Amino acid sequence: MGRHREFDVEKVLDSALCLFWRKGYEGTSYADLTEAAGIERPALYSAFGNKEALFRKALDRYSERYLDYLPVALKLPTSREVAAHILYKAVELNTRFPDHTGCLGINGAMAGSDETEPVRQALIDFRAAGQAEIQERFERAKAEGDLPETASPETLAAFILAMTHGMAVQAKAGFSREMLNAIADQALSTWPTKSL
Amino acid sequence: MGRHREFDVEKVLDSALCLFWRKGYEGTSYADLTEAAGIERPALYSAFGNKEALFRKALDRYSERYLDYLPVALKLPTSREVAAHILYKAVELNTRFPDHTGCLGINGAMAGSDETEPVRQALIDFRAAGQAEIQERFERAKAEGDLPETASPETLAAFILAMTHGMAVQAKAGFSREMLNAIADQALSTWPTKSL
DNA sequence: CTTTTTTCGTAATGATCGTTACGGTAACGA
DNA sequence: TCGTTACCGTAACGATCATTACGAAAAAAG
Repeated sequence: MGRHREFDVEKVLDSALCLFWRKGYEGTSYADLTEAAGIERPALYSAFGNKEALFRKALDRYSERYLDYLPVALKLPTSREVAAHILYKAVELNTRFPDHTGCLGINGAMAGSDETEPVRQALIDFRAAGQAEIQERFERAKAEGDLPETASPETLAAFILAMTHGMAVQAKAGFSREMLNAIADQALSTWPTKSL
Repeated sequence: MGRHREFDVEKVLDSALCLFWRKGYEGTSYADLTEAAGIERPALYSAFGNKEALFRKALDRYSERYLDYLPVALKLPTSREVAAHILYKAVELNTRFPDHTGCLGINGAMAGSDETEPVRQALIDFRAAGQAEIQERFERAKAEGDLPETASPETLAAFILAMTHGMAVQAKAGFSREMLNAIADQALSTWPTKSL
């Protein structure tokens, strides 16, 4: 019962996501958020809670809507295909939107005041979870003989994500998709193969 | 003539550098700066100008004091040694100080409010200048026959810096020096060589 | 229609942001 | 010693920060 919401919650969350993506957590103000969403401050609070809760919901949405290539990658048959899919899809995502390039997981909060520490830690955990999934996939690849015995799944997973992070930094700096793809090519050229 | 300064300008600049390194430009307040430096606000303004000018001076100092391994690397005889020196020294720097890990060029301002845009752009230019130096060195290597004709100096330079940026992100997330060195190993594992 | 419940916008909260008058103080030149 | 010059800390500036009372408005329930 009671009055209905007059705005689309998902649309508002999308507008917040775009802002956090472009300006980061600390750099995005409620003035920005309300202007982009077209609603007033209290409506944001009642719908999402405070700023940190809103950011976490935006991060969830980011994961679902834009990082859906990760579960797809993990199902590919070889570790090399997994790595390639992640790298090239990351490049595509980092350069898809000219007004918010790079990656929310990086832009969101690399460094900030002490009050933003929980958000920074949330992004660290978020990235670590992704890395763990990739590492497990590479452990399976090793067990299946797809990766040599000398390969370290942990190192390879960290290497792949280091590449995506580095390219996210460069995408935010304005690097072209072509250049980033060439960088991804170079990264993949180091991929270990099972010696016959 | 007139009264002398009662504080050491370089020490104060160092304390500011450490703060910017850890909290970034936007995340560092004058309350932080004055507390760390042990001087009052107007003293900071009279000695360095406003916050942006102070950050730029801190960035200069960072370059001189901590990025001195770059000119050293560029003088090494082979492109592979250049790349290896940059990667391993970057890892060392990113993990040298437990209370401000990572890289000022990354932590300083990945994303932020519109007012911080000049600082963000300054860091982009700063990183681009370093990449250009490395690219020139690799072009020389190609001319000398140290790199194959198929190699792209631009791509290789961008790749090396993407690696350092990605590892800086991971260092800020708490990665160990050993893990980062293993990642650097992987990056170097297929450095292009002149086919004989 | 009346009551209840929820959302709405207005407008304010205290805190903190970067920046700066201003008066007191110390060291130089004359 | 006196006047000039520059630095010092105190204390404030207006602006913006995230957050929230509060009352009007609207829709469901009775």
